[in-house]
Amino acid sequence: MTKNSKTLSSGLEDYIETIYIAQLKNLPLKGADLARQLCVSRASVSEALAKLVAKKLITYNSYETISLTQLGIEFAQNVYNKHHTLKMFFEQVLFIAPDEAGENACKIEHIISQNVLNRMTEFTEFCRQNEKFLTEFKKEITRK
Amino acid sequence: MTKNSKTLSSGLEDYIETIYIAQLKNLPLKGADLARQLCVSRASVSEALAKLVAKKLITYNSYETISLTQLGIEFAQNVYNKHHTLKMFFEQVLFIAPDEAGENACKIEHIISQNVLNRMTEFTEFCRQNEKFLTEFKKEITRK
DNA sequence: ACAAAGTGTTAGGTTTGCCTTACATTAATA
DNA sequence: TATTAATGTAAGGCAAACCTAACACTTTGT
Repeated sequence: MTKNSKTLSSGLEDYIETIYIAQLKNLPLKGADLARQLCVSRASVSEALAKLVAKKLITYNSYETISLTQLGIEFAQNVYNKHHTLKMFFEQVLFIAPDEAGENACKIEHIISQNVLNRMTEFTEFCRQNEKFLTEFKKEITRK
Repeated sequence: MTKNSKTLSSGLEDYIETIYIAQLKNLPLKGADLARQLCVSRASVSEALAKLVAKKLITYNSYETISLTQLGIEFAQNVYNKHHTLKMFFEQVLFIAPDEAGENACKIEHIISQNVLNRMTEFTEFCRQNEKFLTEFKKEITRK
């Protein structure tokens, strides 16, 4: 049974997303950095990177900076967009504090359907064009 | 290291939620029914029920109907409320079809924070009191 | 009441993702 | 440059959740 190459486990999505963000910021990223950021052991990182190499999502040789392949970038952008959509929705529509919005986004990004996500994007945008509604909602919740 | 008795794995939450729903409907539920509903083997159900008994969330003897303890009911209501909040939000605010709303709720209910959930409830309620906004949003999305 | 159907458990496996320990390799710095 | 620090990997384990196969027990239907 060959692996479905179209999907990644939540864990691998986290790895690839972290690598992507580092790459966006032009920060060289090594395995040990990943271990620190994701709070896992260097050994676990080593295993995970091997899987990502096998799936041709990253290129990596020991002691070098990890980098994403074109395919890896596509996967990463997909996850990153989900994260961003959720975070913006939580912050701008539901008025959740950035930290908590981010924490929820981190978990939900791996499981929510694309269709719901698209609708969230539309909703956030619609609210932006109709500011008064959210202003009223904010008044409502802060009054409590 | 003793287990944290305040939280359950996603899987066990699914078991207990299913048991709760059957109990609400007054439908007697056996292990084999659970296996069918959750699409797992009877053996897996047997293991899971043993864990729930150990945690004092259900009472159960072979070949009898499974039932929730008071503690189990509290856990189940908590999950069930989350599910309901999410499903209503997806359906009524984002206009997601019931099936898809339910599928997303099933997954997200296990990981979303209570605070975000509360805000969703407030938002859904607020929208209900301001129907025009959602009517406009619906127009917007169906126009595409 | 007894065979057939349904239900439950046990034993033994698999997979995934993590761990620690120990060791090897590379990089940094005194 | 010679240590020391940092990094990476391999081996061996563990725990959670699932599985199948085999067997035991209970319920149902004729």
